[in-house]
Amino acid sequence: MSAKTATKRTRSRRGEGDKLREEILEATERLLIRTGSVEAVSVRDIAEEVGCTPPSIYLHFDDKNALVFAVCERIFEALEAVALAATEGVDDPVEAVRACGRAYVRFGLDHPEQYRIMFMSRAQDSISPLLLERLKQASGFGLVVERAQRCVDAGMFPAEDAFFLACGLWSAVHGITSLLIAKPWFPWPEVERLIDHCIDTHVLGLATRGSAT
Amino acid sequence: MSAKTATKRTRSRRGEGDKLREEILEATERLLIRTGSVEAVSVRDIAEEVGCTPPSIYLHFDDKNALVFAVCERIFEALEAVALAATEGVDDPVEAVRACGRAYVRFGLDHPEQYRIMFMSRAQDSISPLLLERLKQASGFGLVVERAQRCVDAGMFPAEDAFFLACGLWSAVHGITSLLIAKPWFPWPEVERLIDHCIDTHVLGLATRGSAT
DNA sequence: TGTACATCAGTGAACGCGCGTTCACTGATGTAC
DNA sequence: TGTACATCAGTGAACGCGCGTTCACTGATGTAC
Repeated sequence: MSAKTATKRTRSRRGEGDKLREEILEATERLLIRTGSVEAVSVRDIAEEVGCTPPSIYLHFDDKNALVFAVCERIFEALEAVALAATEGVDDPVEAVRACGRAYVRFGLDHPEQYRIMFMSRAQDSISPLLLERLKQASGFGLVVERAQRCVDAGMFPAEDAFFLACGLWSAVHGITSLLIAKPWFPWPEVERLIDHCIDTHVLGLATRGSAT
Repeated sequence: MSAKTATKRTRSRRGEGDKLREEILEATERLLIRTGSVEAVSVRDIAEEVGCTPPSIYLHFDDKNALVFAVCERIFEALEAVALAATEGVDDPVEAVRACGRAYVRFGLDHPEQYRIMFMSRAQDSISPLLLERLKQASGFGLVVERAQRCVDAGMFPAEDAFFLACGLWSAVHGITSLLIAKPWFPWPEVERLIDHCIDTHVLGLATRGSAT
């Protein structure tokens, strides 16, 4: 990373010091998208993108790790919102699971570098241990468990533990998302069809073993 | 990376200069496993692990990228061998696909850091463009396509393009492999059962749409 | 209304460090005569 | 059988660079009197 943006920002008025914090977060997210890895984005790059100097960043964040963590928190919230919105108004529980899966893959492909940082990198290196806690609570994952439970209750999925089934669903959508992100040069067949195929095949495999069939 | 191995190796006899090349490859693979990322392994680390000096590495490899590429080539060959061995003597074509899938996941979990480098990192950064060519040819992937074709021919998978089906199968096994590698701290349910669940659910989804059913 | 001053929002220059890589070299060893 | 020498298999020291971070500072701005 190194570009000649070089536009100096004007200093915040007194009492508005948090403005810079927000600008740093936005700039960092932009650079993470542009480069695709935490290692490739330096504190100097971020400062240049914002239009301030490197030490200014330390006025708002303890260190680089804390900054990256803060950015990841926002991404996580965005994914949760998208997954929730996708199932809104979908009554059929199996259809809701499929819609949720498609929204997940779409989010990943729309934000490939955030997805990479969140789900494809070894978290203990790039993201602070706090994020591990955040993911363990897995409020977003809780949504998937709930949707799976509804299918089990309706007899449309096998009568297994909903958390177990949710892990399998996560694996299915993560598989295609991460492969498409990691290997964009691979001669993939038509991508939209492949995504649907992966989701539908897994869901069909579950539905075939549903207690009501 | 920095350890105190510090055992100096004895210089090769005349005409045996290639010995060091082999030792460098082995040491690099060991360090990649130990650290889990190309960035975390420096040329100095490799030299120390081997017991030689950094410049010696440049006698055998053009640069660090060429060295990492050479290591990856070996890993790729090992995976192909494992996948081939797993299906040996398995007559039922669907069973062969499942066995191949289990072998793939097992290989990934047994060699998590090689798997990460090969299938989870953005190849254009860490591995030379030559590897991209290697993967495009995808001699290992050809095996999967062939196995899928056999299932289609037997009417046990839907009558779709075998390459398309193979991509879906790859996605299914990659999903669970990469999640288990990237998120070891997640409260996974019993791992072996989950792996089988992911493979079996996808295969069942395909078999349900087989032309012979 | 005027001014001294504390505070806020930053800056400029430098720190030590590890990185990939290069360059001039050395010393053992096999070979030609 | 003895020795000069080319070659092979390396080494030691240094290069320039970018990194995260720190430290002493500055200058505008709101506030108290």
